[in-house]
Amino acid sequence: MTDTGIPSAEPAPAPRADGDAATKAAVFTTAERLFALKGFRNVSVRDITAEAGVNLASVNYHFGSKDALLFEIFRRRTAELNRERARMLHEAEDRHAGRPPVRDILEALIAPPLRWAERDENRRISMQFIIRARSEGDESVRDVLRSDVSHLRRFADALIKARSDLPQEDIYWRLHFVLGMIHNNRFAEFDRLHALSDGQTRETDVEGLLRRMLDFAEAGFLA
Amino acid sequence: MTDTGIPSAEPAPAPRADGDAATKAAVFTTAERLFALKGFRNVSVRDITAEAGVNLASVNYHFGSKDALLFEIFRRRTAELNRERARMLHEAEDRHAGRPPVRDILEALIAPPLRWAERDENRRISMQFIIRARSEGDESVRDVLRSDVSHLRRFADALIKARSDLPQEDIYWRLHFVLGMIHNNRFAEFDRLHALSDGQTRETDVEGLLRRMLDFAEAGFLA
DNA sequence: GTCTATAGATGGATAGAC
DNA sequence: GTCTATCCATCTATAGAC
Repeated sequence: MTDTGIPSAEPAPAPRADGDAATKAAVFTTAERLFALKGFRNVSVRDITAEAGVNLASVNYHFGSKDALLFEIFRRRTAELNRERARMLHEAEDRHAGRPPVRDILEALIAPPLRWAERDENRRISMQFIIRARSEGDESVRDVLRSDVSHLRRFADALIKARSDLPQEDIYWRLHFVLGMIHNNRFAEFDRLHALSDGQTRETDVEGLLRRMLDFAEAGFLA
Repeated sequence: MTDTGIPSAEPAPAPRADGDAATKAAVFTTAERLFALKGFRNVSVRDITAEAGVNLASVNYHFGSKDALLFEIFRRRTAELNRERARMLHEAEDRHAGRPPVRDILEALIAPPLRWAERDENRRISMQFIIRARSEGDESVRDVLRSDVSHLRRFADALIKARSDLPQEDIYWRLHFVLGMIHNNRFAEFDRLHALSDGQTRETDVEGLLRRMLDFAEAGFLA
């Protein structure tokens, strides 16, 4: 599969006017947004193509099927996210002679998904899409999650080195807890929290939220 | 809506052979299980009635619609769960003259859903159902979640009293983190963790998991 | 109350013209 | 590559016989 005009990680979407690439990109981003907002099974191919302003047949032409479309979006976004996390972890290891402290490891895990919510609306949507697809996806998505384990292994290993006094089992569980904290950052949960706190919590303060999450998770890891 | 044979919280399912109540109960429990395992939109009324061994029309006859069925299951299960949590919080307040420490409050929040996973297979399914419905439910489910906020308020207030030195905003965020830890306890996430830890993590050790979660969350709250 | 039969709507996918 | 028209499967819900 060669590169087409689908908006990739860093640069702005290529403004080429090729019919082909433009159509594929429109399907991709529209589907991502609708899946993120409504859920996979609540969005039809007709919804996607109508809102993208492209032909009904283009989903099957460009992606093969609706399932394959979900899979391709998920694979691309998780790859982008994992790349940012791996880069931050690598930098932390460079800064600390291969043994970064717990907080720096956790920051490499937590900061990328949070900052996606801050950078622009597209990235916010991408993050919500990933969270939703994680729990709603079918077998092919679960396959990606399994390979995602190899990506998490680097974080688990770094944490095991940083807390070599603890049983590994404890490290794994605490990593599981942190991932739960991260994946709970859905729009609906923010709304609920907002209602509970009577407006005192503002998730738009991303650096503040990052600091709070790191304070909480670091304390849990040092316990 | 009068009480029918649907298995409620504590007692075993009533073994009555009434056609009516038995049919409604079979639809209820079968739907709960299938929704929990496959997701709401991935299960049809035909799937439910076929597996329950009842007539296709019984879902609409007894519950009105598929949506209403989901709603009724969700409302009942969340009410049961909230009742157990409220009871434990009340007991903790009695033990500590109205000002229980953080750990006791968190235990009232965390222990019920974890122990549901331990007691029997039906309760495990119910807990998975609740977690799934929380993220896949439609507007009516979100309504229940909103009223659920009033149930969480008691926990937020207790935590604010226990940590009156902290800004309330911090308390709310930390409560949000703990809820994320709880809701991440899905079958798929356990599988993933199991793969990552090469079998070192066993979620069947519920009291061990409860202790780990409390250690982690308490440390985060005392930070 | 139970069941069959079917209405009525919507979905994914594709054939075939251009 | 694009688009229209359409096939065919599937679904929820209900009418009506028993």
